[in-house]
Amino acid sequence: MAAANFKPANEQLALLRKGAAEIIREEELKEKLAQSFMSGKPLRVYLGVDPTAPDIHLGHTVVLRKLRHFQEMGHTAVFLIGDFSAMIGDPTGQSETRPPLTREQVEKHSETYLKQVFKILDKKNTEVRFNSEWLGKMSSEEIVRLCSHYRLARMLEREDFRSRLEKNQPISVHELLYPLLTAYDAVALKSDVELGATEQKFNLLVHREIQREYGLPGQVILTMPILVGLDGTRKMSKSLGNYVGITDPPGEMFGKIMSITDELMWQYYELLTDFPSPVIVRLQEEVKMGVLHPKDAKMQLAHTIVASFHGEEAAKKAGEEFQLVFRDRQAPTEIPEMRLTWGTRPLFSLLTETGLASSRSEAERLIKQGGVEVDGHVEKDVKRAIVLNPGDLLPLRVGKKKFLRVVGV
RNA sequence: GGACGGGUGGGUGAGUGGCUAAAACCAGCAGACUGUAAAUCUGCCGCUCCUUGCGGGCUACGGAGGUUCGAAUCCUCCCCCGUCCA
Repeated sequence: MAAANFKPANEQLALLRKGAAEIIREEELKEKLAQSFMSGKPLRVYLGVDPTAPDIHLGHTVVLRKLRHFQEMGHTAVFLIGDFSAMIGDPTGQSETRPPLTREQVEKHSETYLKQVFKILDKKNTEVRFNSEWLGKMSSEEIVRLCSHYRLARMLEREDFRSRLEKNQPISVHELLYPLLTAYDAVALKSDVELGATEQKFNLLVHREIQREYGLPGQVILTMPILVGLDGTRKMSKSLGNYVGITDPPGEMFGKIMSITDELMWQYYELLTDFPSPVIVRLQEEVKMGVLHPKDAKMQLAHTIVASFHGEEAAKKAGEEFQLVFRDRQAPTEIPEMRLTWGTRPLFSLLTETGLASSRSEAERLIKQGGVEVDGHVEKDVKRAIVLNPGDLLPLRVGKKKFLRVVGV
């Protein structure tokens, strides 16, 4: 169980506030912290996640890290997997109805989620729950009663519903149920605090209200900003391909972080590292004054993040490797290898066979545009015959970052 | 149940019989410049075949049929979405 040696409420609050977008309401949180400090009873803090995607990326970790902060202070972290609600689909931020997930998908995703969240949370002190535990057992009668606690007009206030209505896009009735059912989670868990991304604000507020309807003290809501993805504009998400997966290998993770814009780097510092805010501000000023090169600041960021998932050693190696490949324009020390039957083939089919190009047309395009290097030399002849003898090692490079060594067998 | 509007490439969205593999924009990819940053510039951006050419073939505009020398564009039926009325 959690340690009883809490820090004073004010100190806790200051740490918790870092990076937070909004706390509703801050006085209530302070009050709850103070009470728990007096009684030695930890707060129940929960984060509900729908296992809609098979992997966790940095975007998810923003809120997870906040949950860990609570955990580090001795509070009870509840990680709730929305295995039931995922099958309804959260309408938040959706411009159309989501295709519902199947039971199998949900179970598979839940499994990988659990494997991955403990890279951030402390497993021993985390209470893992599934909302099918109570939602799956609700009778129609209970559902009707739950629904009677909320008004349609209030439901339609939310931005995603309103804009869909305006644009004449469909809204299915079951989508209205989402915030209500997940509100029941908060009731079942008797939570003191719920965490979520800012886009979850509406849902979280419904949860708080419903808790009160069920005679519980309303939970405090702490929202975290949404992490902008690698493209610098849209939120980080797997489907947009602008994400850094937390299981990405160190080198890839490092490279992806280095590719973000300079402005975005400060947000990443704030939301993805434990650097205290004043330190981040100082770094920012140093860059502005020209004392610190933005690239070095970014290298440090990349290092810190990679180290938190893969360890100091791996992060250091990833950094060196990065310098080698992109500053010194050398081939990386470790190139993936692929075995290929020996023989003579035109260059374009070498690219499609190895998967470096997805189609012949693409292969031709890449070659003609000078994006293909064979054995260190740019090759622009599409049909250049490539001879591969058994035992040959042939280094290939496509674009700036794809390397492959073909081995003749 | 009725009346009306709509369904186009990864996205937005033009196109109402041939000049349309389908405008434009976004996203994406390659190259130049760099700090694999941003911005900018250049080119590409369905698949495939070869003699790599402003070349040939195939597939594509919700689905299935049809009219036509020729259809994303016209007709019929069906499916899906929305609006209004009940």
